[in-house]
Amino acid sequence: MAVDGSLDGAGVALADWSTVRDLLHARGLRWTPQRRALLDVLASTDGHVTGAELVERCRAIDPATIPSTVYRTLDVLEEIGFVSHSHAADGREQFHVLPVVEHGHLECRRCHDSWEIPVDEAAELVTALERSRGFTVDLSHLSILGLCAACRET
Amino acid sequence: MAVDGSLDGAGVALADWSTVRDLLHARGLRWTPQRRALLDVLASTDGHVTGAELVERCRAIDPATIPSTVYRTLDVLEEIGFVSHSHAADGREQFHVLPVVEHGHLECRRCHDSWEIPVDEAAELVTALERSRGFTVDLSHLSILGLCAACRET
DNA sequence: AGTCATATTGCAACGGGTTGCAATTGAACT
DNA sequence: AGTTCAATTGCAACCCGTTGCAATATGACT
Repeated sequence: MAVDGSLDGAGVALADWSTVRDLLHARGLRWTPQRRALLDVLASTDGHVTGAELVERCRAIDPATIPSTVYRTLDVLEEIGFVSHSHAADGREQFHVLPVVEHGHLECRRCHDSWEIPVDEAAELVTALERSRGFTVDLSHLSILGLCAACRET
Repeated sequence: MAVDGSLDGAGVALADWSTVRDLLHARGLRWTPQRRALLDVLASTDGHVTGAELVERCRAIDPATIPSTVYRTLDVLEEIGFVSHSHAADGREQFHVLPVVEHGHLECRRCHDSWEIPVDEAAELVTALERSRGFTVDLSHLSILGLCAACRET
């Protein structure tokens, strides 16, 4: 659900932002220098980034970067399926770039380390909620807090 | 008020805040008017409340209420197990009063309605993560975003 | 009742993120 | 190349929550 057909093979697409540009145009949205800066930053990102980090990295490209512009662009990019976000245990936003294998997040309350939950590991929960309630889980937004094995032992 | 009549399960301990007071004292912590005000508010709360709502309700009792005091008290109450918190889809904190049956949360991305996930419905996921990674899930902090049956149809 | 250590409060500044609105600008059309 | 209109930006104010620190007040002990 996160990644629709038009984004197939998008490892390429991301590096080459003209794909994003076309997607935006197709929706009557615009291609601006600010958006390009953010996409450059995203293209050189892997794993998870907080919103604040993205703002800072954009500022490295253009010191005049305005936070609200970055966050609004992130919203747009999420709508067209280019990034997804979840919330870390402290409530801060975490973004990451698609396409990537869809996954949820696991975070330790004590050591703050985090891990990814692959689709198959969450499958039971997802299908159970689907079946019992007709609820479709957004796995990439899922963030589970708890205690990791290492911290539990100490 | 905090201490009136009908005590059913969850009500008992909370309605009588002397229990909380004792728990605090047992840890060398103190009983203050500000904490009492918050406990009065919590005692008359059921279901979920945001931090901001709690601040506002405390202000109704004492207009001089300071947000940081409320949030710090909430931290303490969470440590002693009297409240738990999770994050709504927008990242805002949601508190709720214990004891209550432990549960996770389900929230619809579209209509923002939300539901509780009882322990047994999450059991498979919890035990799977426990077994495969030794990770202990904090169910009450869990908040799952997705699309509810009603919204999916439209 | 008075003393004292320290938990707690008030305050002010900050951090992350959002919103409303006027000014700017992308891009479609001519 | 110029016109036009809506999408986007910049800005400033705001919201929720956190943090550091000096001042205050709890409650244990005398």
